[in-house]
Amino acid sequence: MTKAISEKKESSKIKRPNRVLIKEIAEVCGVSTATVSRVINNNGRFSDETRKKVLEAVERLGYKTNIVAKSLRTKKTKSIGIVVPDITNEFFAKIILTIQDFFFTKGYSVLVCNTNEDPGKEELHLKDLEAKWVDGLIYFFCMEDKGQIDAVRKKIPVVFVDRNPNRKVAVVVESDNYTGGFIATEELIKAGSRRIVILKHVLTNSTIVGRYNGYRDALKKYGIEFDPQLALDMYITPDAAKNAISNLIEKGVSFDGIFACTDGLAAGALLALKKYNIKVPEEVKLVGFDNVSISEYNSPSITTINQDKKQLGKIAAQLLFDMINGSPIQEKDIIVPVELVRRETT
Amino acid sequence: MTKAISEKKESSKIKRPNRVLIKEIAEVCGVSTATVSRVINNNGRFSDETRKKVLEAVERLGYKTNIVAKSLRTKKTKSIGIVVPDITNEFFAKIILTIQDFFFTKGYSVLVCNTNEDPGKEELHLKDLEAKWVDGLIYFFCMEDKGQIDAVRKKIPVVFVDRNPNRKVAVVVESDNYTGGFIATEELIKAGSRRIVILKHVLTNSTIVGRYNGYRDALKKYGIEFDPQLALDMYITPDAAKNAISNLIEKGVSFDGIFACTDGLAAGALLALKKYNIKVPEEVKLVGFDNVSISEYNSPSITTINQDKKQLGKIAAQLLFDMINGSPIQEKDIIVPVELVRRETT
DNA sequence: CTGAAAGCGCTAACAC
DNA sequence: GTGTTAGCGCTTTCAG
Repeated sequence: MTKAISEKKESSKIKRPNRVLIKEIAEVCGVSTATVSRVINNNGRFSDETRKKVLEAVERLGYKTNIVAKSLRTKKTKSIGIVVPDITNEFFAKIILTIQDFFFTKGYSVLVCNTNEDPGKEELHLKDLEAKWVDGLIYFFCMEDKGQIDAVRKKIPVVFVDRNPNRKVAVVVESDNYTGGFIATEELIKAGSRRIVILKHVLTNSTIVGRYNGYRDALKKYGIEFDPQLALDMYITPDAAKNAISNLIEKGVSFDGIFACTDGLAAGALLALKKYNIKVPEEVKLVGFDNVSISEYNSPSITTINQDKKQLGKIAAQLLFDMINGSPIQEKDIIVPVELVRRETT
Repeated sequence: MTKAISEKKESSKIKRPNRVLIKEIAEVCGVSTATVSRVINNNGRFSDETRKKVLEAVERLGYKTNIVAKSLRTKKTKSIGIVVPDITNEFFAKIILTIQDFFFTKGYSVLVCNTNEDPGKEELHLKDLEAKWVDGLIYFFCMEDKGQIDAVRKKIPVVFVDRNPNRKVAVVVESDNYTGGFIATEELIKAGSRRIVILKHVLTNSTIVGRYNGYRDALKKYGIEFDPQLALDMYITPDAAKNAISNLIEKGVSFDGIFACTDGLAAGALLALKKYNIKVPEEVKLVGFDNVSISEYNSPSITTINQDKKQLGKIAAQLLFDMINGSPIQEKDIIVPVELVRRETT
């Protein structure tokens, strides 16, 4: 009777199973737990015979090391955190994928934290990752720095990706946004544009500032005066871009080129242009930024600035890995080159 | 001298800081560690006075619970795993985002594992997540089931999302793929198509099978004979779809409608149609699936079947959360409705 | 209401 | 080469 009841209980609720412990396999092999630990971690000395014996038992009993216990002891969790504004943005997703793959091959797992550009969430995620003892942090910086960054950096190795927190001492990997903005604008100018709109994020992070400065300098180089009317700030959704461009048209502001700081923005702009039957690239030329699929598979396909997502991710991952494994931390600012991808809008 | 050297060492390498421990705040407050633990977890009895005292010290000294130690004791890690084929696919990313947000509010973190549809990787990730003691698992099932699924399910609560592993006993949340395939095809038929191509994934998971069956049944309903020539299998990249459609055109196979099992595939098909100057929707009509941005911001914008990403994620998260917190596990198959989003390609 | 003490599962000195 | 032992930092009986 009693047995039946307890069985029922068991089956109605998942229980952490009684996993096999290091102690048990030690008993089976007639050695100490220390020895077992040594062969499992291939750390220290042991005879070939014991190695075989232990490994066999591990296999046979299906032993799996309890990483939580191990972490408590070693102070390493074999996991890293990624703090990112928007995981559904293909640009971020691609970088995360590369980082994930890299660390997977090294035996690490990845905690992904989406901030949605919300400083409050960002800070909470940071705290949480710290409490969870991640070994390192990939940080798509977003909020204003009020000192929390240093607080984290002192405890955990961190690599900033994409966005530069503009601190003297930090390891950062970013695209050459300035050059990107410059060549995007230059492409428009060379294609004949003179009145060039720039569509940019209201949030002024380092990437936007870089692209904007490139735009300004390219105008200057070709002796084109900057018109503040043509600098449009918005949240980076295609719809926002569509509205902004529609507005401009309605107001009768003339323009013959658009530099969108994001491919999504470019796609939105295209929609507005189409709505007003403005021919692209004949009447208005357009260049985006990022080179994500929306620019490639659109119609017309959108000329854009390629960011090397793989490279960004790979470098950041390698850097963080090295830091985790004791390579001395020193300020570093890796700039990854960008390139123009010419398509049908210029 | 010695001091200077040791200082140098410290600064050149990040060290896990001596965080403040429960023991220290116990000493400061003149109570035992047990009591501190009780007030921190608001668990058990303690006087109002001690509560204030402890909380104040926690705040002042900046105490943070060491989750690793806590996990070892409680056997809960407050983290869940997500196993997913491709994080850069907007459809998956949106679902993950919702799940992440949900669990964030509950104090959980999320381990994201990308399998790239590779069964080997998938299995390794599964093992890793088990070793890391995740409290639960969201599983976009991909590999062939050879029994590993049950192995995991016995140890960890798991919710299957999007793809149905077709097991009797499982908790799964999926879109109504059959109806989606049906209404997509019906939309094409009602718009005048008779020779309807279907573009689908070579991998025959439950979502593809459902959509395909819907397609077949819609044809049947309207008395249209199925032509195997028009059923095209491929990997789900836009380029593959472009090639497949181009091929069909080159071979002179006639068709006047395309049901693409994915918006990405639809975008690729559009490219091929454009290349051969085939007018959409006049000569060929097109319907996609998923309703991700590539269909919305394309030109022409693509008619598609909306999958309710938010709902899928929300239901899955809630279900898993309930399971983690002891609600009895019982087979369940939640079908989330889909709907037609009519745009410019039909 | 509070304290003492055991112990989660593992690793790493330190002995031998 | 191997065993003994002392924790990692926390929660949770069990006493009082």
